[in-house]
Amino acid sequence: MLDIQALRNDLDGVVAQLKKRGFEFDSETFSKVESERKVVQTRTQDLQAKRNNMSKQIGFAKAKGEDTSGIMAEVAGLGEQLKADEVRLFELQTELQNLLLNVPNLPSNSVPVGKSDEDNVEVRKVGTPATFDFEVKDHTDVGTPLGLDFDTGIKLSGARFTFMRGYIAKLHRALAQFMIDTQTEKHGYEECYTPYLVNAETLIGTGQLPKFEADLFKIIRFDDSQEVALDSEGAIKNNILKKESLYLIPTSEVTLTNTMRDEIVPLDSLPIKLTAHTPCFRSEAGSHGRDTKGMIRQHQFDKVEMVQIVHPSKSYEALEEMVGHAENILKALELPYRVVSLCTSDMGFGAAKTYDLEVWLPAQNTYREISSVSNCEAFQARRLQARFRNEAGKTEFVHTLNGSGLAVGRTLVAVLENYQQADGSVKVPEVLRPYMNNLEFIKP
RNA sequence: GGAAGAGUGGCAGAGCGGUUUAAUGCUACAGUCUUGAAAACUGUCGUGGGUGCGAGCCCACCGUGAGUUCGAAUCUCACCUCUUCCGCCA
Repeated sequence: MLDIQALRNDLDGVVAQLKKRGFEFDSETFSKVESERKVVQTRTQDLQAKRNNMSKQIGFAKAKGEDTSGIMAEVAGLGEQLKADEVRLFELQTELQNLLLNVPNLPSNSVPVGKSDEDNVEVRKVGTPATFDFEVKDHTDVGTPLGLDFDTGIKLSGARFTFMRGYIAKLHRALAQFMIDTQTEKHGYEECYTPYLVNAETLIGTGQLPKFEADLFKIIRFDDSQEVALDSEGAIKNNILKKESLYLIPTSEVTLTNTMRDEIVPLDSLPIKLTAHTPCFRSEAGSHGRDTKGMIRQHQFDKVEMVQIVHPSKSYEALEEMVGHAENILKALELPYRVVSLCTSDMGFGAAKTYDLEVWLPAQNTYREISSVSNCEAFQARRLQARFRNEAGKTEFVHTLNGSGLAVGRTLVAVLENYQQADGSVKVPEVLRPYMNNLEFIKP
């Protein structure tokens, strides 16, 4: 959420910043609602003060046994106007809130301005793609004989679900283990185990709701003391939905960052560094037709996530550090990659600045996203009311950062493609062998 | 899933329709005293918002949301969470 003070003080500047990322802010509606809010709020509070005062006088008078009918009549006259103002004020504040919840973060000044992913800027390229003296296969062709079982995934759940068997399943687990061990032991993150189902408030806190509900899987809960009833069109009747619905997390950024919700932490507890290995669930509405083959784009995938909660003056330092933490995984696995600074219109909703890590996929002859590391500055902290007590003892919003370290499924894809052998086997990367009974090759 | 009880400031805990500006204690911070520390004493000590150049003034918040009332921490209803017991289960 943007700082409403920034909108009040420098509306044009904010609008211009948002335009860079292709977002048209409705400043006309904002100004209209905001100016009415100001009038109504002031008037409401004046009336409340008057009422409080008179009610107190009634109390005094009654205690002394005096007649209160005169003043009671006077305060009764306030009632209707006050009620109307209170209702209107609530409406206006809700409207402003909804308006703000749907506005993305302001891009940092260091972010390249652009219109699409073609305007992203490559920062550095690390490692040299290997040359193969045989025809390279993509990960589906390499993986299928080794236990990557797309057919069973489709049978059980449908498109974009994968089943893994044998050494492929083990390699997948080894990757996740190696990643989380590295993040905890080498980079100082605290390992966490988190819920996979969360309530709406949690998702509002990190910015997935209210705008991106279509990208999420939602669990609807019924009050089982009532029969499930359908209306004439077969839809479930609203009145029997009593319990709060839950959502599957699209990333553990959600649960890790929300640990800070409604917290005020002491200065010396920063930075807070958390990591978790969880499945992630994405409905990916609108992605039909893209990456349909293989396991690049799945409804369910595993990810090791890094989250940092930092002092505002340290967040850009932390961003570079976290990119390094993600890079270290790729370096250890000896996978060629490049670092890209996303342009203004390619960044996610809550990000002020984002670096993507793209891994080399020889079959596609290109680099593909495998990690995304973002500084959200105070955007999430404002929604979360996540604060610390600063040097002067005042509360101040923290800055939040998150990044994948890494996406496990896509890393498996990269290993299968980059480590494939002419005979159809896959060489196990050195660092994973301790997790794989020192196995050197996965063979059909 | 069933039954009973409980949610008040950093913590403990009183208040159960109107002299409540939410008592009191503890912790914390500042000061006095002291060679220094402790003790004692004095003071400060929730969050968010509105308004004003500002000192300030004002509003809201006692788990959450509705309601009753001139007035709600206090009464009513719904929900959430926690505790204890029973049942079931990994």
